[in-house]
Amino acid sequence: MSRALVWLRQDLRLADNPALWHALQQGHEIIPVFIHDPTPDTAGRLGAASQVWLHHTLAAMAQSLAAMGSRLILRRGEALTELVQLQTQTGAQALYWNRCYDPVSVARDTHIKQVLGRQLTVHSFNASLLHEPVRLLKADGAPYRVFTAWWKTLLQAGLPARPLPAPDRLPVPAEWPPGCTLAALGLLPAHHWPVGMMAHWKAGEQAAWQVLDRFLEAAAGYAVQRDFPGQAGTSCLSPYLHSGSISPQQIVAYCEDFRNRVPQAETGIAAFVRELGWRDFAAYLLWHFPRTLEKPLDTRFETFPWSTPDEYGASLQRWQRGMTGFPIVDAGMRQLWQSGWMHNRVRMIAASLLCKNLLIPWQQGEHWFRDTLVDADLASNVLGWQWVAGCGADAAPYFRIFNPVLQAQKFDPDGTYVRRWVPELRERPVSLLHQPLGAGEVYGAYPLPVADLKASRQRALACFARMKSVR
DNA sequence: TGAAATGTTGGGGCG
DNA sequence: ACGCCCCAACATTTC
Repeated sequence: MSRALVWLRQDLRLADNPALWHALQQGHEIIPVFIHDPTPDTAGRLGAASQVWLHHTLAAMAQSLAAMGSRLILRRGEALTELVQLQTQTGAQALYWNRCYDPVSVARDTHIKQVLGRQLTVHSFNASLLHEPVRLLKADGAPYRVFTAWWKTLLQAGLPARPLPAPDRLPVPAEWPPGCTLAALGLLPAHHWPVGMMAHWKAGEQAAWQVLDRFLEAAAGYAVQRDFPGQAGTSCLSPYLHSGSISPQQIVAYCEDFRNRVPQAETGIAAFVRELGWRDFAAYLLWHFPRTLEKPLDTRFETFPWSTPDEYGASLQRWQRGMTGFPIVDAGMRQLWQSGWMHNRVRMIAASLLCKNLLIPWQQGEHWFRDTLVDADLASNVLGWQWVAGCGADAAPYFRIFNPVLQAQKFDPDGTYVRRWVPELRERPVSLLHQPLGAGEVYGAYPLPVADLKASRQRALACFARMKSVR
């Protein structure tokens, strides 16, 4: 009987896994493999929180495979080297994987396909996007830069076919190749914050479906509720999507079934599916414009007068630690540090403060989020930050500057969210809760504001206006 | 997926 | 009764 390596990456699920499914259809014995490349400093490097998430997702995946009498072979090293070894050790004739779309993975996979293609047949599939980036182009052949136009075209092309079911059996090889333990992958850091972070989460394919079910119960109110960080109005599916514990195809199909049963959820579901669209759009843009990983899509921004590390050093640290003196921002930054996640509305407010009021380069915020977000998706993160900074696709206009006090009053009117994450301010009256402290006001060690909103806003507007007038 | 500045309108207090 | 002013409430423009 022939043998196939199924190289799992960001598709850690049994159901709707085309690589696994097609390997099975060919009648191969299946050897599921995960390879962790610990090489530091690659451009698409996983953040610390995402590594912890990956650790727990792998544990769940290994358990699911074990329950079917199979195994998950774990290896630590450079992907090509490990795959070559595995091929020798197993005599596999075929290699299956689901595609990744970030520039670093694309380069790696292209190379691997070239080299390994001489020894075995390589099959790859789309398992993480509603549509592959290469297909959707404007009439003139250029990639879209505006979400709505792109989304319209995607919807016309049609949403993907029904997802694949989970296999009901997995033929195993007579002998397994060697692998290492999960702990030996080294995904958990030495210090213990992940314990606190993971108290907020349960990883894995099964958990993903529980989260989706919970979300759908309240989906009818999604379009409105999602803007209020004090309420559990968002799906919280992003980390599961990132590890591939669930696929967007599965979510869309499941939502469609739900909408047919519960017609009043129509609006909420449509808004939610559109958000899934943004995730796809982010991958699309990064695929077509790989340089935007570190550089602004709008090239005018290459000369933008961001402040220098010498100037912003202390402010950046205060922002990271949730000590800016703007309660809604600090609540968000602390939620991020403690739980590995931040409500999307608050992400925008916190990001706006960094890029606009503090004039700190968006890359600094992007790096911090990438390192601390349990759902850190390279493409989505870069798109979001460039959107806020005003230099990305379909970007917020440069003059759109969030006022963290007004935003908080509007979206956290009763102060639930701020009080949850900024305990120093719990006793402060709601009427003042979202205001920065005035001189002489003392609430524990809560700091005075890191910037003057009015003056910093004026400064940002002047910088952006000047940039716009050049060229 | 803003906010602030500026403009307009209309009701009510008051001489 | 009338005009004037004030200003909230809303609309429009500008950054």
